[in-house]
Amino acid sequence: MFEFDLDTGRDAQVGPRRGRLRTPHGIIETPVFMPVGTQAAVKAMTQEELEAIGFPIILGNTYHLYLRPGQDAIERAGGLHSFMSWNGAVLTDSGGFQVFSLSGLRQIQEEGVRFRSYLDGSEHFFSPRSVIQIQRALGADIIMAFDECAPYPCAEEAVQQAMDRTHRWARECKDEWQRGDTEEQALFGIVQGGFYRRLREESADQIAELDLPGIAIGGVSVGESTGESLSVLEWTLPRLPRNRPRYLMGVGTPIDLIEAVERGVDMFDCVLPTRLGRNGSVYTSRGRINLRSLQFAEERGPMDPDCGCHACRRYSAGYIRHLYRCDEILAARLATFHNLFFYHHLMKGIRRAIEQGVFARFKAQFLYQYLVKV
RNA sequence: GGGCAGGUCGCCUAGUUGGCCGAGGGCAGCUGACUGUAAAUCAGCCACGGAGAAACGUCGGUGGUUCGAAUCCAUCCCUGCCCA
Repeated sequence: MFEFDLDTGRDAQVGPRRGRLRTPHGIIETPVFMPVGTQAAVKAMTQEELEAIGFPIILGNTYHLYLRPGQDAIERAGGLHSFMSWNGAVLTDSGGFQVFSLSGLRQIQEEGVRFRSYLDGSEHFFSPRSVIQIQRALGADIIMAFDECAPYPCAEEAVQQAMDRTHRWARECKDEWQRGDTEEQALFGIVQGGFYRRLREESADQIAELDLPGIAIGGVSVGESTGESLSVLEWTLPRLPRNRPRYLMGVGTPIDLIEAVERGVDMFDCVLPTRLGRNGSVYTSRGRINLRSLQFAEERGPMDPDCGCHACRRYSAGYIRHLYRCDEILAARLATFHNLFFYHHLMKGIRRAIEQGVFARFKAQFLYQYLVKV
């Protein structure tokens, strides 16, 4: 049920790859961007809107859905797809990122992580096995191993500890995963190792050795520079099996995506398009703009003159700026829709460019317009 | 005409046993940040003059009391309510 095919005739070990991922809920053309729907909702979007844009897969989050409504409730509702009425594929993150983002509310132990709920203060323990069990109940097509995402910056010794623990946890996750239906759900391992070459290489080797259906690169987008995250890719990707999808977690900006695809990444997720949309920023072919800015008050044209999304076809930037100033929900909705459309459109362009063997030219053209704002 | 309550930096408001107040808070406004979502959030700026830091003047006006006034006194102006 779960397969990954790469277009043949190209050296796909390094360099941009064009492929497709078969899941129980549809085929995903790669490279792909997956919107983040932490609490079984991509913030400000309806499932119809996500379908209209064309996303084949979205994310959910184990930690958040465990806290509310709980995996049992979702299981009783027939699983995440049925619960949220999403016919496409779903990938659930394991809660490993919450080890990083909720660092003030948790305690790491060898056996797992003790979290204090930000909702009501109650205590909860997550182990590699329990995280897989929760994800089994949620029923996502792709589930993630429980990992420890180290902060940035972080001393090598501490990163190594987190990485070693991530490897041990990955083996436990695999073991627990194999007790379920491995055809219905694909488990991805996660490479860690911070920004140390030696650790990243070791982690890539260790995770690759588990021979899981997919491999993610975690521990990036934690505050480091773009150069540092690209280094991680260059150390890691050449050591990963060619025939497994590579998922760069939490990345990124449009430029990040292009740079990562160029180095051989197949899958991405990031909150930027949705969060920025809610906070007043939108992506355009000529760079990112802050819609709340006075300069758009009288703008009669669309947010992005080169965009064909519903929001840009119908509403002016000046109108949407007005909606932001009035705190109208519609502002967040239109901007989020636009940003997601922008990302989806970007990925389509990337895929076509790879198919036609013109990725380098595509990149140059995109960057020129995006950065120079011609 | 009489009585009462008030006039604070765009708006609302704190401050009235005088010094810690050129003055706090909220809103509005401007700018920026956001990368496996505790985020429709957060941060900075925000009276005027001045290029601007400092200094300086300005809390309805004017004049007093005082070492010192948004705070006390006098007077004028204005606003709201009540009585004629």
